[in-house]
Amino acid sequence: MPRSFLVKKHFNSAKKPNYSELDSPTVLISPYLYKGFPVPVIPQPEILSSVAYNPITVWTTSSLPLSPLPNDLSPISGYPSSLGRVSPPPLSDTSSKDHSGSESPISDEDERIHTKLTDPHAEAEKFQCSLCNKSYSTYSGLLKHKQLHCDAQTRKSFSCKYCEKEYVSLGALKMHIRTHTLPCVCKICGKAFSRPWLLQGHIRTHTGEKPFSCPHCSRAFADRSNLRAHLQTHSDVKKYQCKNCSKTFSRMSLLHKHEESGCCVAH
DNA sequence: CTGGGGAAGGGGCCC
DNA sequence: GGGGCCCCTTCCCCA
Repeated sequence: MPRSFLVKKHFNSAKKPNYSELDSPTVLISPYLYKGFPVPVIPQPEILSSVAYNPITVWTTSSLPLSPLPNDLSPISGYPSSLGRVSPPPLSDTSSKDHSGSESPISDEDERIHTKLTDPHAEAEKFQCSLCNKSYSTYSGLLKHKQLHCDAQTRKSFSCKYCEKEYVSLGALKMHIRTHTLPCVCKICGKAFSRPWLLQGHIRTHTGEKPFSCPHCSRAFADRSNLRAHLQTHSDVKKYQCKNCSKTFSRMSLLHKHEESGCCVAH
């Protein structure tokens, strides 16, 4: 994921963009949350189990999926779900939900069309798109067509007024706009964040709270992802592998560094 | 130079 | 629809 869009830090107010016209209210976290506690008790993740970082599959840059990595394609067997995330539903379920919100991508009209047509000539292709009249022999074929073409062309597009990004849902756009408005402000240092939980993570840098402990050494981390990266250092076979020299790395960035240093071009 | 830690970002999913 | 949480990724810094 490119970081070109990452929100700049605005410690210097002179450099801070003028978001005063924005309508999102600023959220100020009470200082009681900083020192008064109770700091929310974050249950120790199941990562503490010995299977948490058992490396099995190794990614190379050529085999890496585009981000984000789906849970079911996790390079480490049993790894993500062991970190407390519920396993995702089967792909057949997500395909119809992820791209069209909670509504079914097939309208009532489509449902009628889906019923078996009486015309014997239409027997072979009985699923017809209500938008372009293109016919498909299978329901999944029609579904795929609608998601990739017709629906994408006809559904509303929500554009960000601060940048050129577009979203298919208003909710996604609103979430994105927060990255411009930065409504969550740290009362200690004044740094602003797009979401409350980002601020909470930032507050840990002030409090020193590190709820994520490594089961194999004494280290603890404030961020779960950093613990996950750390766990790789305990593994003999790292998660990311150079496709040329087979050397493995604990982080993709290290693999990229390695490749950019000339290993891959030398062969 | 390399590897690792710290911090922070966005999008997606679930409730 | 919004909040909370998760995962992945990236950048910076340091040993």
